Amino acid sequence: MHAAVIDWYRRHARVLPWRSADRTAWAVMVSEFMLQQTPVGRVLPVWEEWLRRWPSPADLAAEPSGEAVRAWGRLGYPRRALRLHAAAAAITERHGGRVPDDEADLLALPGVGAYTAAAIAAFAHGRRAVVLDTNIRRVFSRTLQGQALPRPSMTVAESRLARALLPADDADAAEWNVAVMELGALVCTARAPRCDDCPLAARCTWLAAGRPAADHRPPGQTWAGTTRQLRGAILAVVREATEPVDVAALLRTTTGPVDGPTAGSSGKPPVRYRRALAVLASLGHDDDRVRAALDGLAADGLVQLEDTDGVGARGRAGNGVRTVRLPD
DNA sequence: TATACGTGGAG
DNA sequence: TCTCCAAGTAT
Repeated sequence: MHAAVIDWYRRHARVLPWRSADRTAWAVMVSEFMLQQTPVGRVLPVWEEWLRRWPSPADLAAEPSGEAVRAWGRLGYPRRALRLHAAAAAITERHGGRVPDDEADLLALPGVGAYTAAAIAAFAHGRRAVVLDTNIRRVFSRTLQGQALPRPSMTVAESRLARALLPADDADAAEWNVAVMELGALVCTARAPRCDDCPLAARCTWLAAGRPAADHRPPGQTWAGTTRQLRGAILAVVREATEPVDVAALLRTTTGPVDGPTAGSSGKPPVRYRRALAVLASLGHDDDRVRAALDGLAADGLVQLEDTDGVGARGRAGNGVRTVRLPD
């Protein structure tokens, strides 16, 4: 199994900048944060710009967290930007500016969970670590258990299995991890697996069984009308704005014509805000809901609310809060 | 353990 | 169109 997968990987692996020989541990760490729940294609340009601007953890830590949120752009889950910024600060303070190679140290960093800690140890430092992401879980689920998809939550058995399959040598283990992950990403995909091109086809339990359908259905995330959509729309406006956004004007967009908070001297909102403003207009008819979303964003540290005196508001949005902007 | 948390491309 | 889903983490 090892030989088949690693041989396939050496011939078919994508050329990705965070896999280049001259990459830094920081570059790998940034990629791991960005790749959480986000496709490679969308990460690429943001990652390039991020590393150009902040080549080391200390460079990022020296900036306001709001700059991280802005540079995160439209990657999604912007709290990751905040956590990466906080992790960079922790690395600068506690680890002399070097990305730790110890899994326990990595796990202690904001935004670093079991997967990311193992991935950084393995891919940035060549350490032997049990890397278990959705791709690897799916490959094991099919080839070894005959199941189309792994269970929604990780099981102890899975973790034990992955550890048992891990090559003893550090370098071999690191390559095995990335190879299985790549196989899951390119061939053993969730929707339409390309079993004809799979190096494990001859020994795949699931394929032998005739590719039975999954016995359970993933939760399925709703989107339209959710707080998440509202948060996204608000943040899209704030992220692009060069000035603090007036909250009253933001609320007006929920009932009136789309103008105000982002309107320039022309009186017309920039085209890139149109979509977000349309969302606000369609969803936000309840001002309390918009305020609640603002409070949530502020509680997460993604935005900063200010009152008339320009002092950061600790209370609820709406109690004298006038503007919203990215945090310092 | 179940939920919340963004975004946009693919089928 | 519309549903599914992508290198998860925190609570």
